[in-house]
Amino acid sequence: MTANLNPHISVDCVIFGFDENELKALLINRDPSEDPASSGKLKLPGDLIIRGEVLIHAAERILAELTGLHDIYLKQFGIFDDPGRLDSSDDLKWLQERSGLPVERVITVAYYSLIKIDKRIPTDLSIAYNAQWYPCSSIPAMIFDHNMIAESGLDTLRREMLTEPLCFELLPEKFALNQLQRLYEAILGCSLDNRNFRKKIQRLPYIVPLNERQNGVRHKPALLHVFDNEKYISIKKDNTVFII
Amino acid sequence: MTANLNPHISVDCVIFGFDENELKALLINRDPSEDPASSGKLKLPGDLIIRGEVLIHAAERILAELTGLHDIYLKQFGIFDDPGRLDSSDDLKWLQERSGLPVERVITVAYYSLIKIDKRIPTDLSIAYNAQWYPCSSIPAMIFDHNMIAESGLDTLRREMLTEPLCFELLPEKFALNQLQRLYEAILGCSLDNRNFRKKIQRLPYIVPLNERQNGVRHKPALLHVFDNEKYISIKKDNTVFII
DNA sequence: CCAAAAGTGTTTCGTATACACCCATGT
DNA sequence: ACATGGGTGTATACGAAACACTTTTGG
Repeated sequence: MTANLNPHISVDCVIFGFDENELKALLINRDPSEDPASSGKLKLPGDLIIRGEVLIHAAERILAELTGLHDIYLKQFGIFDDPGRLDSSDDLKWLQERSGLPVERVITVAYYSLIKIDKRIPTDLSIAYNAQWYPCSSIPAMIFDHNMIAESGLDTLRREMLTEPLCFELLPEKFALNQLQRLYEAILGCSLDNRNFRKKIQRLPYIVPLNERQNGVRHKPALLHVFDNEKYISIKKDNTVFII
Repeated sequence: MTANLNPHISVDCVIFGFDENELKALLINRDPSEDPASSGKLKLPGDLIIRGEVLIHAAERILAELTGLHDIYLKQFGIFDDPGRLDSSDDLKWLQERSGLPVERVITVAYYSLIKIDKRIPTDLSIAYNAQWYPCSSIPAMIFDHNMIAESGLDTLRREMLTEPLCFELLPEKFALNQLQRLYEAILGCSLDNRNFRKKIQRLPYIVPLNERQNGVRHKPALLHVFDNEKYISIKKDNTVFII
């Protein structure tokens, strides 16, 4: 917990989830006594890496501690290395205490993470960390340069969504086509023609319809689909790009 | 030159140039007395960062020292952080000497760089650093994990070429359309239909024909074109992706 | 029977693809 | 005059976009 940390490098995670037709990010509040929106204590989940720890493992560790989830999509998207990025914050002190070492300069490696929000995060963990989902359209102020990191992560996600099948990481295993469409609309910030969208998707051989429908909805239940990753990979080889 | 370095973080550059219809990378040989191909002393241009130095400045510094060039396209594409990446190499000793500090673990941040090979690198610099261009299709063995870094840089370039106007960073300011085509063919490793390629390019408003032709060639001289970056940026806003 | 979302086809337009010959220059 | 790469046009096929109504369920 102390001298085992590498005080030069940290990892921060921008954790995205799709909920109620909105893209949200999971932020934590280090000071539960204060109002999260105004306290300035909100931050991205993150930590110094452990000596000898590979960055991706640090990111997985942070995710697992916070959410209890493993096997989550993680993608490194940037490094934030402004030498002054930790200045003018008493959170610097916290880092010093945590590492037990003088903290001169910390560069942070940023990952974005996509989670299926239906795998509910255990409530006790959310409470322990004061974790909460905030709509990406209105992320409150955070400490350090974390707002910049979150923005950059969102930009990257928007861009990479267009060429990689990331959307399925954000949806339940079995999803309705209209759910997929609303996800695209939420992330890209535009609206899409329903008929054309469905035609395009249904042509893709790696999106396979099940013999199963939604239930418990008070309208015509949608046919469920799954994403077949093996099929996707085998097709991708020749025509490198995922287009939806 | 010594205690001023940060012994935890380095920057390595994969420098690409397009020459004689081939994509090449600029490698350096730290031991001029040996045959570069077999000595195992080849490496990517790189260095530890200076204390307090921003990563991109370190990359710019490395490029300027090696090539004498400024204002070069640089893009960070990855971090190489395997704790064992420097093991089993006597180059580790060199790093220790250079920094004057015990080197425990160095993570390296990798940039790729695109240079117009017609801006010839001053010969004295190439000699001082033993720098040499090697075709990307047959890059010799290098120290550390530098082969992996170079491969990864090439992959990234191939991918990003498809959605960003990077090609013009590799061509002379004024270029012929067929040069552009050969560049694409070299990087993508495929051949393109000449007529269709020209049609597609000529539709793009940010590729502007000049009233000027090649000279000194012993065939019909090609009309020269330039890439208008301002125009590109203004158009890009709405339809986010560069497609060729 | 009403509310709510699922699901469905056709036409039009533009871009992608395939393909073979003449042109301008230097030597 | 010839060798070398530059430059051009058309026909076909395919995917993108625009557009409005019917269907199925739960309450």
